[in-house]
Amino acid sequence: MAKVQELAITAKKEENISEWYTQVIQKADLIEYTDVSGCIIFKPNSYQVWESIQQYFDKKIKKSGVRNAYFPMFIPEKLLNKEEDHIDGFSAEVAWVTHGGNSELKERLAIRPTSETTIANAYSKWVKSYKDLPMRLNQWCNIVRWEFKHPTPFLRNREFLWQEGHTLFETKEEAEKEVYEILDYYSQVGEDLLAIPITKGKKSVGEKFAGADFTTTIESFVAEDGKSIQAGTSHALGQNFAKAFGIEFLDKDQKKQAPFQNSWGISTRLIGAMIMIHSDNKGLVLPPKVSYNKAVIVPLLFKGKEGPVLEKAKQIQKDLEEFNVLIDDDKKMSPGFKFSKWEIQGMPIRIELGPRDIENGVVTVSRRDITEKEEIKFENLKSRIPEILEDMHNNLLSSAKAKVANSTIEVSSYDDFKQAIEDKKRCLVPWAESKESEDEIKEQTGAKTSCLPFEFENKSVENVKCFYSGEPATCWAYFCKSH
RNA sequence: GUGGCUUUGGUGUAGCUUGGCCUAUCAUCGGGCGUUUGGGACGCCUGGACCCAGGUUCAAAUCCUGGAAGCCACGCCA
Repeated sequence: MAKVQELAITAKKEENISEWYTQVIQKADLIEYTDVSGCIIFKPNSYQVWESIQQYFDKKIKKSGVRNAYFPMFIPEKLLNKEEDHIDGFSAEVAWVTHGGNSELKERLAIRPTSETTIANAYSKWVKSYKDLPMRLNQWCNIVRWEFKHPTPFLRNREFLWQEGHTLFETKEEAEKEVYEILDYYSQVGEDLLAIPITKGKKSVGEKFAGADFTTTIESFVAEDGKSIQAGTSHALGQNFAKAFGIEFLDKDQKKQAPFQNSWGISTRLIGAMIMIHSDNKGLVLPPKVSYNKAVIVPLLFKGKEGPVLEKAKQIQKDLEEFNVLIDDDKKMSPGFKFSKWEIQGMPIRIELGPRDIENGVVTVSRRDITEKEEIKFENLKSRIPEILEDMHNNLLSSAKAKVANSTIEVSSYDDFKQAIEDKKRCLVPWAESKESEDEIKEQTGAKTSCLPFEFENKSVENVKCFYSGEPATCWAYFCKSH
């Protein structure tokens, strides 16, 4: 019994989600803590998820015309200081390199907290004419932000991995079109790849990226703790940065103009959202599309009957080659142990194969998202596996959506609102948008806007009063706590 | 950055209040041998730890000071 306690997830998601999360990421072998706070080792089990996200998103943006490049991770101090709002926003969390070997550097170098400055500096040299536009580059890289004291793996790292797209357009319309195009891709990464429900919307005035005209966001809500995760943002920067960095082009009428700029990013935080949303008290649940190995075969090796079972297992592995099936034929562990081990690690499908199955010409298949086992004839396995994977994806997404829907309520009074936030709900409210009221609400309840959802952009606010101030509402907003 | 709690083999822990009997408990884990195997098997052999730096003391895992890291509540962000 003691053994069960130590290997299994002992915390309950619905009782102590932080402790549960800590156990899942360690027992599913996703990360290793290191000697540097906030910097984790992304072990293969979690890095494979990032690779899936990269492959999926990279294909989308390349098809759209974006190209990848790589810019240095060091930013000279004077370059970082060039845009005032920008340095104000990031100075508290920049890590600095001050020495090369034993000698002090004349100008210290920032380790990029984001690359707007480096890339805008390059763009100012590269863009001369309208013919150079649009300019659309992306980079996959690491980022360092040293501000916070209490990191949470994936959700709040000091060093994390992301992609940052930085683009320039001739006109405001073209630029804004791209903002929404990228946001759609982000939403697809969430729902089509990771099976997590995404709410698309605009950030409130108080929450938008400093220096941006507006910020769009994908938000994923964790029903168990009532907190929203900002999973990716796509910013319309307007001409603000271009002007600060002297990016200019000559238009068709021989006039000098500043281009319209966007920036957009998703990060390894998505992995944290995926874990929070799908995993359960047995451990990790990997959405099938981000699991490199779709299935594991656990052969039941009874003494004297190992040969035919192992042989059949290998044959099945070969037949199902495209699913990168593993065989767990470790003789030192009992089958029950292996079942639990693969459940903790989130393996989508487990195929049990023993002498009895071979006699019957079947395998016993379990999927990670439901408890029922299914017997499948050998000859049907190859066609059945993709159906199960697809069904699993759909089931994960729809049950997560149901949880979000159950946790979302519309309220119109501040009293109801306070109660709902206490009950870990996400509140749809009519709101008279202002930074001041949002700050006050945050102060009093701990909740702030997740976003102004696009879904309710056209919902009428005529004759509707703000839930907080009682003034005429200007928009519909989601308020909740956030990660 | 603020407040609270915590840190002992790879992992989970006992010991700490009342310093000595701790070259540190139990389990798991790694290596070996054997017997097992349809939901966390078992026997024997073997390997492995007191977060770091100072201090108090005849004597420190244990007491004191500082630091680091982890967890929780808040703040900021992808």
